[in-house]
Amino acid sequence: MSNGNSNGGRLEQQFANLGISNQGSGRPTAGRYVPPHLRGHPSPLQPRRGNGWHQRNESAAAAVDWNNRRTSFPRADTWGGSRSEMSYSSPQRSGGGGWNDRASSQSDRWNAGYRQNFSGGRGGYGRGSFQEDFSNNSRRDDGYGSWRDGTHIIAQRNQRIERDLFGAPDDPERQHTGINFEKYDDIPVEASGNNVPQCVSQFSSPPLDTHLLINIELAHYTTPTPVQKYSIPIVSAGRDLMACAQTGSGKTGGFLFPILSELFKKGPSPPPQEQPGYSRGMSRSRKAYPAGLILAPTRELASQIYEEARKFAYRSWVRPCVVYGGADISGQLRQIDRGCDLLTATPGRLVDLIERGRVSLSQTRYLVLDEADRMLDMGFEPQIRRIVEQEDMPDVKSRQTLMFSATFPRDIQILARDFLEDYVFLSVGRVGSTSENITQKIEYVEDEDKRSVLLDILHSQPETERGLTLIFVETKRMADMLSDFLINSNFPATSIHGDRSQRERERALESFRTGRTPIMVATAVAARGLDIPNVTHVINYDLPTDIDDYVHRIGRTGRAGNVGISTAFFNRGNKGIVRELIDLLKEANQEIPQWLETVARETSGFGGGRGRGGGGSRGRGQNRDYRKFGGNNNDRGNYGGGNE
DNA sequence: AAAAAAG
Repeated sequence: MSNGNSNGGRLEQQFANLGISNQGSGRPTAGRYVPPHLRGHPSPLQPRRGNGWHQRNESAAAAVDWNNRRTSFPRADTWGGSRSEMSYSSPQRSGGGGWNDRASSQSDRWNAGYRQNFSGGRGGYGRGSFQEDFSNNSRRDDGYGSWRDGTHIIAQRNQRIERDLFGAPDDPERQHTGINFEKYDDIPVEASGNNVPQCVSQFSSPPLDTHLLINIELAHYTTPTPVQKYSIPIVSAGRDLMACAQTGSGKTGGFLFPILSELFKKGPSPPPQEQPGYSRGMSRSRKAYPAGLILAPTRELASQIYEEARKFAYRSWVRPCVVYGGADISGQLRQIDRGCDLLTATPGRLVDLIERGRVSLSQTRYLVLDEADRMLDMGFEPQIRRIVEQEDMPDVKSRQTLMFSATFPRDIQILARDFLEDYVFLSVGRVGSTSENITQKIEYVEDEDKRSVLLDILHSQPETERGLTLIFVETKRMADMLSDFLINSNFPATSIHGDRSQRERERALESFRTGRTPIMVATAVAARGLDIPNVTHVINYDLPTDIDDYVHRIGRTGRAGNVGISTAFFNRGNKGIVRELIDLLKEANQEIPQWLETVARETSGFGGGRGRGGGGSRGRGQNRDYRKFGGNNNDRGNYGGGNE
């Protein structure tokens, strides 16, 4: 998520994952589903054989998860497993080149660069405590250090792990540093609250821990993004934070950097002496006491945050961990047993683990809600309340709570007060709207014309530009139908939605990311937070009913200062958001079609009371600190500290 | 009305 410099690392990780699966760790993997974060860890990189898709299909037949059982729409009857990936890829391959070029040459470059790097400079930072740490211990070198007698013991560097986490230094795919980066300085930032800490302008040792700086450098992050410039001192000062930042602006780093830095400096808190869970005998099942907890609304986003956390926790005592549903729980339990200091989770699976007595939140000093407005809306709020208020998590005064999102409706801000204490509100980017990096087009298309218009658009896209196109629809059923349609029209498409198995979801996402299927049809599951480099076009085949969803969706493109295009199909069925859509387009300096204004005039007056927040305070008041702008709310005293 | 998230 952060600057976009991270792209290379993730790509590399994916290539590692694509290798033959049963090598390296010695674990038998026969057809068993292994979630991405447990895959390919110690295994040395193997050059990819072929294009990889047939290996995948060998194991594709298995694993119908509960999502599939629940569905009233049995995909299995119409087409099985990953046929979508198969059906186009044969013709493409026979044509030579196709979608796989990039991937294979990429992995070669990576190998070359890697060797070069380590034969040359062996720049031993850190204290290299490999012996003390691991030699008396059967634990293998997993890249983590320890905390002993009040001292942070940094683990020795490890080439294999660095390659896995950060990729090769001269890999062009990761040299995003500086692309449109200076533009960040022009982005207005508004901070409000009591005694807002002064922002920082670079990554430097006070306030950040020196070891974190080393990892930041390894990841080739050079300058903090605006949200990071503020979140770092705010979190370091022990304050709570509600951060509203444009998508792709480095929010993940915004919370990972200061939290990891503080954890590096302060060390773990001693686990409670007496453990009730201990009564189960001498079994290996320990209870985990994460010092930090990050909650996210989708599994893929949780996985993505975890991958970032791994980079910045490298060689430190902090062991990141991730748990989410739809994946084998025993693997996650094993991972927790190996250490769980910074836990990223989706709510359901976390509750499950708490009920099993395997996770306790009693030592959790940092709580992050990513995509916080989503996490506090009707679907998630009860689960969040349960985790935060009804388990053993320290109360709001004894922990720090950080919330991040690109959108923060006023009523959600009010709800969020329950979880925050004297927080700083941060608003980054064009207030209340999307960035100008994205060119937004609205086209009037009746439902029955959508398919042919979509084909026109796809045909007109220059094939030489290997950009990715992400198409949003409203229903899972439509996602299936549309991706089938595209495949039958000879477009390399895949789809992602909640009724596909987790393995299918991950395969689809990877296939999209690597460009093998540069078209992906998605439901809301892919709308938020996912950082997919090189998405050049987002198409809202169906517009959402909530304007915030639209903001998040188009935010999948134009990330990290790059530009992107968004096209939306609008018809009378979407008039519910026409007013807010026009406001949004205005704020982002976009062209507004005449007919759209006409629809707005026709619509005004009737049915306008729809949506949260009721009468009109939404839209304009959106994404600003409601304590300052929310109207007759003076109960919090005077907030002035607006810095620019 | 739909999507997401536990099994």
